[in-house]
Amino acid sequence: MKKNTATIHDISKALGIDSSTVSRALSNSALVTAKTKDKILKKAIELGYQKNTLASKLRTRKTNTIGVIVPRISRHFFASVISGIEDAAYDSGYDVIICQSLDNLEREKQLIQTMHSNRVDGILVSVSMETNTSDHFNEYKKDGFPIVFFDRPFMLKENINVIIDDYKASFEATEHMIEIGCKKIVHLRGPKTSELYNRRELGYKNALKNNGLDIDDNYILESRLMKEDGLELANKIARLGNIDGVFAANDTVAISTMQYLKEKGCNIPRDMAFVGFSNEPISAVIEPSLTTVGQADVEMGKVASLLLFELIKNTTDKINNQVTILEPNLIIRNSTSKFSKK
Amino acid sequence: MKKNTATIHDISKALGIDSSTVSRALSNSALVTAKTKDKILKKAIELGYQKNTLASKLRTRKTNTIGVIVPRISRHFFASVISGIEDAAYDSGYDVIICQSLDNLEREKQLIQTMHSNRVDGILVSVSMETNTSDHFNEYKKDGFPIVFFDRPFMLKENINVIIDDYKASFEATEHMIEIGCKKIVHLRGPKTSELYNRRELGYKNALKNNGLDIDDNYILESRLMKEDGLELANKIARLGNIDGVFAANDTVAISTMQYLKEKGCNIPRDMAFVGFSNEPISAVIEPSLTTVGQADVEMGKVASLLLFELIKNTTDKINNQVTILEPNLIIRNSTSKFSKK
DNA sequence: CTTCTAAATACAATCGATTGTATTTTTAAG
DNA sequence: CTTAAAAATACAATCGATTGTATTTAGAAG
Repeated sequence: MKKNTATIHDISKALGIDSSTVSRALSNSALVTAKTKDKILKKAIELGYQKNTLASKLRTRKTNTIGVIVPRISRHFFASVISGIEDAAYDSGYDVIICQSLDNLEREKQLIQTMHSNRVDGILVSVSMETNTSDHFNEYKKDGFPIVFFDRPFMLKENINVIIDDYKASFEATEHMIEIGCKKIVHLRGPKTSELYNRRELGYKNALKNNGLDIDDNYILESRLMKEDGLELANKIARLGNIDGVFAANDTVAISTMQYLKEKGCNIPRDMAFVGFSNEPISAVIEPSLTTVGQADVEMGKVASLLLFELIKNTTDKINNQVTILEPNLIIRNSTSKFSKK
Repeated sequence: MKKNTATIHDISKALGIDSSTVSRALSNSALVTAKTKDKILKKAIELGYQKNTLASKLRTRKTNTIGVIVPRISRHFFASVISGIEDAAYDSGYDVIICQSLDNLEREKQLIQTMHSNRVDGILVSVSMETNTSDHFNEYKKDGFPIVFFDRPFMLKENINVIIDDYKASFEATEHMIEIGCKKIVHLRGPKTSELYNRRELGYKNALKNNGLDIDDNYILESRLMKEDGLELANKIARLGNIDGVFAANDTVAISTMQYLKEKGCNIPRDMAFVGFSNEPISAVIEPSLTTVGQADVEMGKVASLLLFELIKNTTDKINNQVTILEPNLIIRNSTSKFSKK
């Protein structure tokens, strides 16, 4: 049933005009008379001609397409970054291919290989949580394949990164909790393999130190920051006793943990203040609404894209090893309204 | 800086073996000796060979890629459908290209054209809210380009659709509200251009009729079902007076409207019961948690994919005009716990 | 050591668009 | 009306992999 779409050769034959002229006419080249252009365009429409982009890409060695790999497209932060990327790409005439690694290293490898094999002009990556080596990227990078990393800082010394200032964000979030009167603040961090969470922890620790509070490693709880981790974390927090604040490295685990603590009879924010990270939409709607860190998402997508486009255009790699740091902003909501209501 | 990736011809030259043999060796054809295969494979690795998929696709006229167009990838329902699609595609050896129309018709047109131009083997579409004509699909369908529609019923008589039983879902949701004692139920519906919302409205109306309640067209409020519509809808509902139940055609607007009504001092569910549609994750977490309709999301992705694969394999269009209807399930939460708590 | 068959490899065309160069046509100048 | 220059079009190679067919090589049989 599938008919073959018309090609420039069909138009060429139908009109007795060489296919090279047809090609030039369709790309509106100045080398073709307006009159012949007209004939060709009419026939193209008549035959339902649709350019075979594959052939074009093969010949020109340019796909005008960039690839994006994120852990999960459904996460609001990534969806927003993607909006920023799509906007920038649209303005520059690039197509965008979106894929999710589901935080799985094997899948990430597979995706890069597929994208490279499809000869995208470059890729934007927020690495998976399991990614702790850059071998699978270097393989392509050494041939000059343009890659820009965003969100999750990755091998800062060797790559181009666009990130937010996680340290500063954590510092300010923690300091905010201290200001409203928290004395014993637990930090829920992510896997040690991720530099990101190391930075967030450092911000937390330094804020404590700067404000004369003790750092207790028992107050730092590690998990994969998934919804499912909430119960265990809530139990651990309850067992610690006297905790009056929780600073989580993402909203998902903050909300989940908060729910379980509420079920245990803990009143938030009166007994315990809560701060998350990422500004998931759900954070604004839950009870109490969650104080969290906004991550300049759309902007991050735009900035990362522009860097990638530069990299694609450039034949040298002079813009390598560049880290662009965007400003986070603390969004204060009811989960830290503890004393301000007094 | 960008080096060209090695091709089969580079391997061919390096070994003095014809490129056709190299090609066959790399695809592990039985026509090549194990010994030569070995030499070729070694050299391929040495040169960092990566198949140029574009060339392969062009030659074979097969891309092993399907396209997916959804309104928004960040919507939980679509993200789940996509999971189902990716699983099915992985099992069948297809790659998946995901795009979002942002509920914009022009963008939708653009995306189909780009995908077709890239010669994907077929596409899965949940049409945008603005889409009320099928012209831009028919253009491709008449050439036998495989398209399967899902989620939003679209020209059922002419196309292949995978949908849930919206009528039944609405009917059951409304009946559930009547059972718990609601007498004056408002329905928040989406644009008239979408058949989907017509069906949901019909389910609502018939449930009222079947239970001896009056149908009042003033109780049916139309909007784009966005978060931003919540305020106006809440005002309208307040003005109507005596409303004791709201059945919304999606969760987003249900939640937003509910928030505004709460701010006006309305106690939910005591004064007014609420039911949404789609089972967005946020619905489980808000206060009160929202009763809603689960839409067999992952399953829908799988079923739609399998149909598309069939369509791609088939040379006839005997499976055309087929509607697959999946079962919805009502998820009862606190927003309708009105009288059950008595 | 031939001769025939089967297995392995080489040749060459192809997918559809692009582009440098050659050829033809048009236009303008003499 | 001729001729040179400029403009328009045609020719042909190319991008990289695939595949039908032709050719060569190897192995077996006589």
